[in-house]
Amino acid sequence: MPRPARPLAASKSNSNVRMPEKGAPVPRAQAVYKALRRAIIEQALKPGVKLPEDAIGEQLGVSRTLVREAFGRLAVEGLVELKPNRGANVAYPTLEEARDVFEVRRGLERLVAENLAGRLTPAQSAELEAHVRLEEKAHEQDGPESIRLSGEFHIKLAEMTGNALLLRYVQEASSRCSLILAIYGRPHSSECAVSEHRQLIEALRAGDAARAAALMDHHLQSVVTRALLAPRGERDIRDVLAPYALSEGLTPS
Amino acid sequence: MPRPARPLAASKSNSNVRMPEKGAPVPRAQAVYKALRRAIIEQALKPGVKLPEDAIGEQLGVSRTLVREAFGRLAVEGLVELKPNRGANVAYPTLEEARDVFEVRRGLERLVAENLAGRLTPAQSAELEAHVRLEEKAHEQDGPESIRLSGEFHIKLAEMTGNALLLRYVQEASSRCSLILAIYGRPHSSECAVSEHRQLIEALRAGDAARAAALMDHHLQSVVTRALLAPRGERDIRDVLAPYALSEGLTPS
DNA sequence: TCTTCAATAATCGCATACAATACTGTTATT
DNA sequence: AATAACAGTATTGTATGCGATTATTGAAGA
Repeated sequence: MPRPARPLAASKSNSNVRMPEKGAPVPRAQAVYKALRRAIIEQALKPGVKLPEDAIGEQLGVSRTLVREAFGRLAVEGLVELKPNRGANVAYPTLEEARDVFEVRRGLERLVAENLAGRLTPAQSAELEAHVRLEEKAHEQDGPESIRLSGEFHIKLAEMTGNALLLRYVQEASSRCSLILAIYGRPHSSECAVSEHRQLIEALRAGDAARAAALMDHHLQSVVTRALLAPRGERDIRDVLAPYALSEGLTPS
Repeated sequence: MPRPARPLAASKSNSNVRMPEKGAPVPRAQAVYKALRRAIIEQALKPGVKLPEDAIGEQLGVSRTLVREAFGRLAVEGLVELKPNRGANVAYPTLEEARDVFEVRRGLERLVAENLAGRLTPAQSAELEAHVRLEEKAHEQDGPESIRLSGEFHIKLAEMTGNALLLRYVQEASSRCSLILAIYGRPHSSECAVSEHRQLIEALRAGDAARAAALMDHHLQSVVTRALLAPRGERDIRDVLAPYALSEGLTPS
């Protein structure tokens, strides 16, 4: 008995922090949090980069207090690493953590697929197809647009489930994937094959939950193998320098 | 007149913050966060309860700064609701949010089951069975122990996957389930049927991933129907009093 | 008696100030 | 020359203070 897909209550931007009613001033802590979040996801702040409180506060025009608050939240989401008395860095997931993220993401998105199968409204269906057409167009020019659109497709699907928590988790996993691909990804691999998106939509519309889930599973699996690469760099100065030390006959403790 | 401090969180001394081993200076912000988290999960702080920064800081022996920081993080995890200029409350999930949480949890734990199928070491297998025996024993006396143990079984499984993110999400979902059951749950339903746990272990050991996943799915499904109930109480004074008002012929706006 | 509204009290949002800790460059010791 | 000890500086951890916002109370008007 297919319920109709539930519309999601107005986009609360993220999390349970309610936006103030219209006209009310937005808490600046929230603004700082969002700014940093975007900067990290868009890789303006690269993985591993040091995040000094006062420098960032100054740049954003707020005090350290708010920056710290933002750090705390970002740490919960895994975008920032907090080390006691040593400040914050943009997270630098290990290859192992990367695999964990992808595995969880697969599980979550399979849930999305199952949830959506047979419940897409015509409007939603149309929206997805329009999106895929955009992807196709962007794919030809092979810019960074292509990558962004690929990601948005998955977010769109999660939104359509009407399950706010599921959406949050998918977004979170997706954010972390951005970090991961920035570290371990091939330079210009388009993450998603557009044709796979098309097939998926088809299965969803046909109401074939099992097939949709399998397609999603396979799709994300292939993203990993297409995009993931052997590690390019190391996070810790020690690890970076170890080979140099050895080649010069030095002995790191 | 200062509001009387209510029995808030346990004193910091019994919060299992890393103890002064090796002179590790654990930020007290972390301690506050954990204390509040536990207090909420253990329902010392009930859903919907107001969380004034001052009172809590005083009770915990820290300033409002640290309390605010903790609130921010708890809000990301969905345990606290933050309303701009109006402070924080313990989250009070709606019935719809509750369903969302359970759905996501099912998806996550299915992943756990699939991941673990055929991979349990003998030691892990034994540990799980020992745990189930504990559950059985507790079940006879039907205390609150029973509920705690049921939850821990699921956490243990998630731990065994070795996937840190998966563990975190399962824990988070689990925390929120505590809130949900505090609101909508039957008074003394033992959440999990012990026999279902046994079957699950069996399937995992046999390496039957599909069966394990299906069992987990079914298991959690039945938890919902066993434990979930129509709403018992309302969070807002207005809603609590509405029926009284009506019965007295008063007309709340 | 029921509303409207102003005064007051309580609480939050944020910056700043001070204390504690870690980093860096220099000097002393072997 | 290498290591150890130290001091100065930079950065983080936490408390406190002040203006802003919201809740509450009480009184005046209808």
